[in-house]
Amino acid sequence: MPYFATFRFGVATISTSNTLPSADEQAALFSHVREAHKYEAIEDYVELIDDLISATGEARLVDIAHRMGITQPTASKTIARLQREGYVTSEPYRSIFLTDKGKETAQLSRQRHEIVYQFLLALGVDEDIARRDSEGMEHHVSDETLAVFQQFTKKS
Amino acid sequence: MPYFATFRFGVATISTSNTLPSADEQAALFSHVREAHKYEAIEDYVELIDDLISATGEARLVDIAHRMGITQPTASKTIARLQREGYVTSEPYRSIFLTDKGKETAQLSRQRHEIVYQFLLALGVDEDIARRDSEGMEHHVSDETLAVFQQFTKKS
DNA sequence: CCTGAAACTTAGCCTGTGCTTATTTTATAC
DNA sequence: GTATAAAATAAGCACAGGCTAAGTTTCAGG
Repeated sequence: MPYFATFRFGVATISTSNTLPSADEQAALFSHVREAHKYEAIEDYVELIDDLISATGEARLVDIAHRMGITQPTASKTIARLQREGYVTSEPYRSIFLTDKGKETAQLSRQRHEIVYQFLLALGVDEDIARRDSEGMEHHVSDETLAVFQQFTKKS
Repeated sequence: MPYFATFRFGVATISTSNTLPSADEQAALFSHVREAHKYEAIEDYVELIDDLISATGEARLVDIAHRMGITQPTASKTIARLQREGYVTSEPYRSIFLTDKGKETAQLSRQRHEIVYQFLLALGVDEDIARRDSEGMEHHVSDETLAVFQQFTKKS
């Protein structure tokens, strides 16, 4: 994003670096994105589990795996982590349930997702594209930007 | 995102699931996001390396690590991968250079980044927030949506 | 009610990306 | 020109999240 140029005249170096953020600021940016990454899987899983329970009455591993496009063992491992971290409960060989924490996360996540999706539609993006982009974007939109999105959607 | 309700009347199950995507469609969505994830690190690194070379004349590991907010060994490992995959070159204990492929990726990445950032500003998002959100969002905005963003920015 | 298929788990592998600690190389300052 | 500081590398650990192959449990149909 930054634009600048550097010229060397003998010993002197004159730099027109106008927008290069300070190292610490930039580091904070990247750290923030990495932090957000940690919650992506959690949010995607609980949102899906919530949908499955609403739609079919239960969240089975086989359906989670299929809808996530991964194998059952992989899904199983992540579900185990979600359980460790208090988002879901499940007995061996039984289907999966959301804890209160899980339900809350699912609801917040769905709201964000929906706001981003509706915003893209309001902007004029195709349904299919909006569905795809919102899936990736939702995790990186701050509350502030989300509010702006919502405002825009309402006005259009 | 989907909203629906399920009612059971004796044997029959009547579902109002109106927006639950098919399992395969949904799997494709998630696979797509996972695919995008693979390139995030690459894009962030080459964009940063390009900036550092422009700003300071060279891209040193210590500066990359510092600006990414990670330790040198971690940066070193990722740089090794970028080298393996043909984005950068470097001799042991020397600074890092972009290959043509790396330069191209950096340029495209910077363009996307800039478009998303300017779009958020045009929408009325604060500079700081726009800087933060665009860092995470840029990797998940399709070309189609990017075009819509650009159009919007131009018109405002 | 029992057998075969479906669902789930376990074990073990790989890669990416983070860390610390220790070593080696390069650069700098005197 | 050499000692010391800075930079880079190496080795080793952890965890997330992908996979396959193999074993166990549950479920459903005849």
